[in-house]
Amino acid sequence: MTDTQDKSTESTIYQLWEKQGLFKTDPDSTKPSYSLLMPPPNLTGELHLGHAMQHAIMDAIARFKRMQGFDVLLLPGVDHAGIQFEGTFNKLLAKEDLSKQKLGREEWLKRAEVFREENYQSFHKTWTVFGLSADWSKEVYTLEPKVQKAVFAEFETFWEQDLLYKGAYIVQWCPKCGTAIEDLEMEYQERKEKLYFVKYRVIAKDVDRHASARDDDDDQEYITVATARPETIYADTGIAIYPKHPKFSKLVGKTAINPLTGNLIPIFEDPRVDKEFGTGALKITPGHDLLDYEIGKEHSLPILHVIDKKGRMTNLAPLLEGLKIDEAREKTVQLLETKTAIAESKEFAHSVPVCERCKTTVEPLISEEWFIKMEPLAKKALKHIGQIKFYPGNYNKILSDWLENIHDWCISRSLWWGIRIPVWYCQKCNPNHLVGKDKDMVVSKEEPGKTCQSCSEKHWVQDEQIFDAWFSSGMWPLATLGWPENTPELQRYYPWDFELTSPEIKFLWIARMIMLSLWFEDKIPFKNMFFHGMLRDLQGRKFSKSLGNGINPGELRDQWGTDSTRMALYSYSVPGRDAKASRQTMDERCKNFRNFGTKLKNIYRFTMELKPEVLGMPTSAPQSDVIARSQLAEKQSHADDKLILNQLNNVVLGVTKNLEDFNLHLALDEIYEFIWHQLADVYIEKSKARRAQAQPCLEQVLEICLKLLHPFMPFTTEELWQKIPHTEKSIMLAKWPIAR
RNA sequence: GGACUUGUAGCUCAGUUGGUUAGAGCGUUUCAUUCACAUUGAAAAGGUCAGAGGUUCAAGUCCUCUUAAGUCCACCA
Repeated sequence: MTDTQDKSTESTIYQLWEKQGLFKTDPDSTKPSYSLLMPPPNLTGELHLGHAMQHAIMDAIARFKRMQGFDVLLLPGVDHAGIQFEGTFNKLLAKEDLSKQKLGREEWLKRAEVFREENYQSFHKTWTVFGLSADWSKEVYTLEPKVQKAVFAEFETFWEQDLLYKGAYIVQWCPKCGTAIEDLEMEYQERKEKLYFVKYRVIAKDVDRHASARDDDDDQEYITVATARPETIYADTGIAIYPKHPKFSKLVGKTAINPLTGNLIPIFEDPRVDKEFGTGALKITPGHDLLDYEIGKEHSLPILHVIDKKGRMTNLAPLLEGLKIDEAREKTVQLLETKTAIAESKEFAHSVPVCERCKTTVEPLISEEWFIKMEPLAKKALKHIGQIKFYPGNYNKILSDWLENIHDWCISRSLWWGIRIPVWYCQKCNPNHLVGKDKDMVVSKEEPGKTCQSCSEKHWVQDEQIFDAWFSSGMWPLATLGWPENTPELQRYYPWDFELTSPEIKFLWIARMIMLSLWFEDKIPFKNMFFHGMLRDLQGRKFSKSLGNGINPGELRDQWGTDSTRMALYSYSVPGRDAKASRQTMDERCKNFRNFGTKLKNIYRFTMELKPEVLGMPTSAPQSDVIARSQLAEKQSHADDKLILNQLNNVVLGVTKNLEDFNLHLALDEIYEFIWHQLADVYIEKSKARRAQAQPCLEQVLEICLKLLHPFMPFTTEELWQKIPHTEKSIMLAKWPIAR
């Protein structure tokens, strides 16, 4: 059979399943429910090998549970992926010489929607092509009204519970993305940079600055600080030394002169200054450093800004205004040198935070943002996290440790692609968009119909910012089921039985889902949480576009077929284990399972197409349940039959157990070994001598094998199922075999 | 600095609660072939299970230490 025929067979089979509604839930039945929540892929780029593995695992479990007699909900969805989508899309726009600014919010959103739709179509195709048996009628998208409604309820509840606050705080800012980001969205790059030792002149606190400004005085005192960022000196508002500094402690209470601005800045002690680093004195720049911000706050230092949100110098540095940071740094050093303020400089290595998405250096700066107080949520999560079964188990500890150490969550982003913050301000009475319970603002999804309480007029403007995408995807377990309404789906399918994801987003997503779900619905979001390993290249690096080391799952499928590709992926699906893969190792495994598929087809051919003519086609229904099988075993007295049925019985036991425990790789090993080496190599070979007698047993074993394999190889097993005597229209409707 | 994970055949990886001669796939070598299947079959070579110590009748598996690699968290003036 040629590849094209294979593919058209697969697509015919997929359509057959869909047409018969086999992916749909059966909520009115008396069956127990089993729910699986697909991690929604980001709507950027194409699906990669990791996605293919996730989908393959989810689908196998869904199919297994259906055959076991559960009413299965496998709910698919996609994520709008705020910052990532916006970055990707803006890059595309730049190629057409367009930008957000040029287009304006409305037109930009229109075009973004078109781009979204294109990505979505490509996603959907890949999904169906891999045989995913999801209930497409229940598909959810994180920007659709259903989710928006849940997110609004989420925000409103937090507001009412006094867990929300908005204000100017120091945040990690990505100048390129133009938004605040979280610690979790940053990574670090090792860089060799220069560490400058800068001298600040010290004067007595009460001495008139003018009087002390004579620089020809030899008795001048200096305090030297080490900095890698001399350009921020403009915004220095203090100098801190560690307590009881042998050299500098006598300067405490005195005043230093900022060498660039001439501002007078206090010198004081603070225990957070590292004794070992530099001179033991730290320049304090509350506007551009997290620690400095904290120290500055305690010592009531003013906050100055010398770097703006575009990563350029402000007019606080008049000579450098508008310059980028690297240029400004160079110029600042020159300026300081002319003032002989640099005592020395040396190379040193440190890691610099960059934006995980665009690799731009992150600038800590002050910005108006929204935050949630997370402590009560984390505490509640910690109380109940033990009810979730993690695969592998140590993720309970990893997540708990993080929850123990929770920080407030900055949920606002200065982007356009996402759910806009549902807060309206009276333009007239509240032009600065301040937030307070009784101020001139309203929490509302739509433009408020009522008038402002202060001015009795209607001049509402909505908050410009949107929510962090994790603020909505954190609600995924609830929003997908129609929360905040108490829907029948919510009652039936929540908590989810199974969830899986990559360990990369354990805090960003999984921890958030646990906290939010417990907070709003008082129940854990999922009973089983499966973390698959990361697929990496042979050098152990992540797959990435920039490295060009990615493996396209579609190409594997085109070459080896869907079932073979799925099987290859299962062999890498051990929970929590990273694995190294290349196109070659994937090809090797795919080839192996393609051969296995061929073996299976040949077993079918031998059994059904080349059966001895003396045997008529069986008229009775296939016997696959436990009673029929044991009857058969008794009736057939031949030792070979007994042996193979016993072996098969053990395989049924093992495969079932391993699937229950989500050990897909072990389940596969077992069934592979049985079919190839026990059934084909031994039993079938021996049966040739007594073919007619062995026929019923052969048919029986084949049928059970198809069922056992169906979760893993849905297409091949369906194709063969249709060719053997069967009562159920599809193997998807067949009952999972039960061991004696 | 803190936590976690890994080190098993040439390569990529399995090995559930400790139980005979340590497994798979690919690769390598030899032989077979009118057979359901060359997308095959039979066989072979290849491992001090990172190292050391301990517990045990018994350790790849449990404990301690050493070592190497990786991941995550915190910090990086």
